[in-house]
Amino acid sequence: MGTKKALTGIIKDALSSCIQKGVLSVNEIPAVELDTPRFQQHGDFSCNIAMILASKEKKPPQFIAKSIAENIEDNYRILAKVEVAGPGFLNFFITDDYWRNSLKDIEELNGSYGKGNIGAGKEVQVEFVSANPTGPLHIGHGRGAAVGDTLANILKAAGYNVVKEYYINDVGNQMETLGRSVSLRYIELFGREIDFPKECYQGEYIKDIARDIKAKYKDRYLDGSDGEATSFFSVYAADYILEGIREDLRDFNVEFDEWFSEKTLIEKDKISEITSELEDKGYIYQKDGAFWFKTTKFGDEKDRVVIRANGQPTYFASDIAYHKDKLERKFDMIINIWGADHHGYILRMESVIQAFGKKKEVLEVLLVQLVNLMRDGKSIAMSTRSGEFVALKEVIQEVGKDAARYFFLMRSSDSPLDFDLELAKKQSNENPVYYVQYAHARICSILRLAKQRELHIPRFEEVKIDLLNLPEEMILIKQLLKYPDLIERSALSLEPHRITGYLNELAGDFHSYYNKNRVISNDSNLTMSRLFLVKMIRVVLKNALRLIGVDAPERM
RNA sequence: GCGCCCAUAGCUCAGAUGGAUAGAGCGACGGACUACGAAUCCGUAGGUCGCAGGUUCGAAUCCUGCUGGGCGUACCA
Repeated sequence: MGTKKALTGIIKDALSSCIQKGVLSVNEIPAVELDTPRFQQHGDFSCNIAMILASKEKKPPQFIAKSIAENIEDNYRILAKVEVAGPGFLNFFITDDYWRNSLKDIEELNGSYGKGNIGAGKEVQVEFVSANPTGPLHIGHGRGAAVGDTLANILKAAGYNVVKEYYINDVGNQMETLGRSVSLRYIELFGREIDFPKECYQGEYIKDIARDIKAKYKDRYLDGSDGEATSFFSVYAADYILEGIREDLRDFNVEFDEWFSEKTLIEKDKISEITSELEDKGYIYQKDGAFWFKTTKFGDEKDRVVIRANGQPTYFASDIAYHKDKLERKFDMIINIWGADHHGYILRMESVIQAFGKKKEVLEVLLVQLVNLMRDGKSIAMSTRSGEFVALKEVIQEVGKDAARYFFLMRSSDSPLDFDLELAKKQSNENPVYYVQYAHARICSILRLAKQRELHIPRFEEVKIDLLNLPEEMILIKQLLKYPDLIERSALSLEPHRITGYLNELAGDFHSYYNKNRVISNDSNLTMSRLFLVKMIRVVLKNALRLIGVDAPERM
């Protein structure tokens, strides 16, 4: 059992005895929240329950805190002392023995240390990246990929069943534009003059695709009828680009469980099925020759078009069908990770969810603010069409997969991110990811040396654990034991960036310890204890790094 | 105009659902390798948490207004 959980139970019991004895008069025990204080002198955990009860009880908080403290029964012997402090905090000090003995849990669980069950097997879908197959992934997609993939990993570790999904927009105007772009470049390859319109995709990759087609099919598509050719070109190009996207994602350590094609929705005629269903329910009506969805019913400022007057469905129509499909797959929670420029669609999608009779809370949209890509301090506009973008692939090659992933996860996703390529390249040796990886490599190095000297790497039972009694060692041990709680909190708040913050702290605690103390010394008992501690640090570093998809190298 | 997000050290950002004395990294300055990896460590300097009110035992955190920035506000995708 976790320390926090055990302590919460103890406090609840104390509250009940207070109520029984008539010291407190509330009939219900309020939720007990435990905080980790910033300062050591405030103990390992602090509880503000007395101050919350004070107004209800009309008694001074210090009095209530004192009463609770007096009624505490420490059956598990985990408490060194309890103090009433400040305006009425209850400060709890856990015994060093209890902390040290908890290291055994880390050893036993090893690779699965940190996993919890707060998710209770709930089905969750995380949809992310979902870039249109009209061009390679750029750096902005990279941020979404890192955030989505890590969030999925965290949710899995917290006991959810997670499906990672990529939605492919493989129909619509942009597909035609793509086909036309490639077809023009193809024609150009045969030496003919072309007029390449502005709205076509300008990137170099379009020419690559055209060359690929020429190599394979020679001039077969040179003089076909326009419609036929365009359709061939767009399908070919989309497949080609999508294959590249899959590769880039694999290189970025991101694997999807499902690739969901918009085209399949069209082929199964899902859109007319869904619109007529919603029309029956009264959420869709006809006006000016178009079909409108009554999003105003859910707080939108105006209704939105689903089917245009020309009979063409809008992008919104596909999204309705897609989300209906998600609902039919019975997920308890649907998480969409979107670029912040899509925030206007949140309300719209929530309307859809509610129109299908579900609570809007089923859908969670996590907005990832845009990446402001810079080169030498100057912003680079990111548009697939202008062709002036930096591919994710290029970034991975320049700064490495690990640095890129870590960088994207270092700050909360709701603040915009400046990513200066020159800076990232220049500072790659000072990148924070190396700080963490170095801690791991250092531990591996210590363990290698120990083996070289034919020292036994001990198990918990073989160690005199109370030799770990330095303040730095206690800090490290407590930090390690916080890890499961961290995963739980990151999962509940959908905040993957907390993992990098934790890793940085843990690595810092270790580096500091390392510089001050020797692990391998002449004192063989002490050496054993410290080797064990260091091995446990490695377990946690490795687990947390795996969570964010960054390698834990044994040498650097 | 309306909506969403943001404003914390010179720069880039944390800040655990309202807690006690504000935290890192980079940059600046000064130190530490005859012992496990110096990609490290130790120390110093740096703050009216955008401004003004409000809520309460207690606010960087919640509410209102203002200022300044990003994004959105299509029968585009």
